[in-house]
Amino acid sequence: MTRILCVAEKPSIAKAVAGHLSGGAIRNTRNTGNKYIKNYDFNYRFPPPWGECNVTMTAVVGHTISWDFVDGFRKWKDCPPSALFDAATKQFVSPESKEVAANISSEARNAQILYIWTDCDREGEYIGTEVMDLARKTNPRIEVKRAKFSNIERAHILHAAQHPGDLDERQAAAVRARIELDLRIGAAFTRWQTMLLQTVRGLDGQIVSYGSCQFPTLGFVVDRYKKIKSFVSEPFWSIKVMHKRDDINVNFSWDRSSLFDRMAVMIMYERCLAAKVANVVSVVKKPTSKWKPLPLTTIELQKQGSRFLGLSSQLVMNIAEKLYTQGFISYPRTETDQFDEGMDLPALVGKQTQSHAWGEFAQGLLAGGFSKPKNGTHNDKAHPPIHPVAYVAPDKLNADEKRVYEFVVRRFLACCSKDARGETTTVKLQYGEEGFHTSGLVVLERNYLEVYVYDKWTSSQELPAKDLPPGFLTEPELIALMDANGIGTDATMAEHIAKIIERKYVFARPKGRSEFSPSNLGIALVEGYDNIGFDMSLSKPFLRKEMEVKMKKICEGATTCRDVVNSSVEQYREMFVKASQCSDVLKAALFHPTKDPNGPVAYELGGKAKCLLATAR
DNA sequence: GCAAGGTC
Repeated sequence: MTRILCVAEKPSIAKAVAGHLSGGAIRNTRNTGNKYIKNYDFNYRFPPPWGECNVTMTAVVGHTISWDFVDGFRKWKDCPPSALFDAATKQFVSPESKEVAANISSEARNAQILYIWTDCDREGEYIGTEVMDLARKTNPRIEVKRAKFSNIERAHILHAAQHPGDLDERQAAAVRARIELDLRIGAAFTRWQTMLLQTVRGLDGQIVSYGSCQFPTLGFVVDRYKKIKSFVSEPFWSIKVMHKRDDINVNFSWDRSSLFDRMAVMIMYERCLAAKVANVVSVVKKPTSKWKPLPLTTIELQKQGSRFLGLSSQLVMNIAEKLYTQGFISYPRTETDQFDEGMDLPALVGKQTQSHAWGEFAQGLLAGGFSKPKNGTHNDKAHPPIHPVAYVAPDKLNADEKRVYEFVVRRFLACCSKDARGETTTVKLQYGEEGFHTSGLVVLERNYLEVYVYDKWTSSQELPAKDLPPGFLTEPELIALMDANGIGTDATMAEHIAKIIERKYVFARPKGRSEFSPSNLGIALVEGYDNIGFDMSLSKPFLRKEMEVKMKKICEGATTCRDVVNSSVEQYREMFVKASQCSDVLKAALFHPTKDPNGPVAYELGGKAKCLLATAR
């Protein structure tokens, strides 16, 4: 009987696929040297010419192979940093992955066919080549096939098993180019910067790293700082009308909002007062609704975790990962904001009915309140939106875990309920020659708001329309900027943010939701490189975008890994040479007699609106 | 002592 070795990217996929292919008849489950990985033995009938096969299904745990420079370039004093652009590199099984690699090599020894079941994305294609190389160490002639699948639904998995494809060498080559370039450029600039700035007061021994993701992330924070700093406040004037009835103060906003000319506003104000009475011109009532949220993606979880739970995106992800491995929530790394048609959502709602906090709401959904979740526009075809898969009693979780789990559950229940409904009333006033307006909201049906306690729905407070400085960059804003500019992946964005805090480039302002302000060091690095005058600054997202474009070209066959690496190395080598020639610029940006490089930068915030108050009768 | 990516 033909022996086939199947390998997935992670243990959870191996388990699910083995379950489907074996039809529940797994002959043997064997432990491996890695505590997360099991080998599942069973029989399965593959298409001809293989037929009935003796199958072993196993997994790796992401990447198994590490990259580094060869001896003579690895230590910082071995060579000048510029030598890293051409230094030979080596690939090896990382010490943490020894057991994983050994399992693949030994299981491949007696197999005729290696069937790769890694995720169907670029990174998965590359990980597939890692697995192939490991298998060929013990079995050079093993035939390699690849399963094409985008979810782990039973029929879909069986179809993938019946239609073997091939590894996409181009996608793997694109990833290989990215790995090599990130290593060479990151290591060269990091060593150079660190050694250059080591002499600057207050930076002894501190690493000053450069990376294609961490630098643009820093750039976003510094960008906001500059917008705040360059903001010039100018006093402006407005008229506010207030009417008190039944002990409720109603504020009316001026139709002109505000003007910079104090004298003109004074005259208009006097005219209002002269008119003595303000007349109601119109009262318009309009039904309105507040939409329930979309199904939860990783990026949304990180943004809202920071906004509502006061937890850093990295902590939220670590907790979500733990809740996932314990089987409480679904896979937390997903771009998908659409639930699959086939999913039994009421069954998942049913698991939450035993909760003291939201059980009653869940019961209400099952008793007629259920409404199909809205579909977003993203689908990674690999994972469903994040949702609870089991009920967990609160005493099984610590305080932070409880909050993240609660958020995932409440978000899910909100998705399965109805939009909130209400009615707005807009009142227009004529006061002399000036017009004023206000609007109020009456919530008629709270629906999803009952369970999604993070959303508030009140009449929107009208703010002065202009002349307010921007605030600090918040973590949700930073994540949104990274997402929009392709900096990092949903799984790594939180790490890049944590990295620039660790490097003391930025500070997280601890109170409430996290906001970021740059340090003097962070500003100096961005300004220093900006002043050197590159075509594309290292602190901007364009270089990373360019890398993405080149990777796509490799995938299309328009260029090769080697050509991309060579041309990009030349591009960065030129920037490196220029930076070395201008090292004084970088040092000057950092060296300031009164500024602590690791200290926070001082902000000066702009002025406030001034109001004249008139009272309506 | 360095990057970014995968996953636990």
